[in-house]
Amino acid sequence: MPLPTATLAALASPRRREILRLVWQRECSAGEIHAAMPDVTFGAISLQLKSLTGAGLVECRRAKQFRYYRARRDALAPVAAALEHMWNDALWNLKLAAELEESRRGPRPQRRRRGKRKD
Amino acid sequence: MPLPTATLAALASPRRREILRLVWQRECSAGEIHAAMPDVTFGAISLQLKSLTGAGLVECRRAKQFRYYRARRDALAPVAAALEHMWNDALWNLKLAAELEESRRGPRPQRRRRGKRKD
DNA sequence: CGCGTAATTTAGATGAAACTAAAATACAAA
DNA sequence: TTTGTATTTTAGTTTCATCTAAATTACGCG
Repeated sequence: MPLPTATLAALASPRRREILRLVWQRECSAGEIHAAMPDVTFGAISLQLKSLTGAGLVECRRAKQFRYYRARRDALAPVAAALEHMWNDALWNLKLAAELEESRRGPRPQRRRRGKRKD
Repeated sequence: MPLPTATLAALASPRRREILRLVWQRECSAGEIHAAMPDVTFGAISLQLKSLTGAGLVECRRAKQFRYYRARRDALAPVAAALEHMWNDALWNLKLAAELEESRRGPRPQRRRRGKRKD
């Protein structure tokens, strides 16, 4: 499972993480979210909510004239899984490297390209 | 353990992830990395390597006239752990609040205020 | 030293992201 | 229907990231 670009890009913004924090435990209307961030306009919040929704990190429920947003926590699972897979792979490689160093006498298989690359 | 903005931003770029993948298992010189990505110039690769190094995701070793880069795989552990903890950690709010406050006081606090909003 | 290779850095162009103000849309109630 | 509230969307601006091309630094070797 590759790292999902859209999710990472959405998470890379502190502003969007702040919104995600607000709707993490319980749903909030767009107005409530904006009320918690008075330093930007309502329109800016709406655009960020659109971005977060597009990335699949939040979902929206309509009731009356309100729109209630809440985090889709399960959307973080692929990212966490991919990162952990890389991390586990790192541990595996470190152990393998130690084992190889202990008994290094055979030719190394992956070290082909050494000489000229372009002409 | 806040979500590190720099690391997420570095990971959010497919180009940088491709570089990271190349230097994940074994170190590569900057020239080798560029040879694997012929669609951009050497300078662009060097800038991305600088970005990755600044985010702590790769490290550099100098030998002769070469610079060998390799992934700092342990740098992914904090991100994976932070994402993992977001599921059930009720204290995430406090952590993110501290992170945002620091970010607002940091070297790049916020945009220049141009227009005035309604009062 | 001077030359060639490896890589970084600079300056400038381009496009995307994020914001604002204002207009547009959606819906409830009078 | 009209009015008011809630929210989105549009148009324009600013900021930021990324790229190219060229200049520059660093280093090894004759």
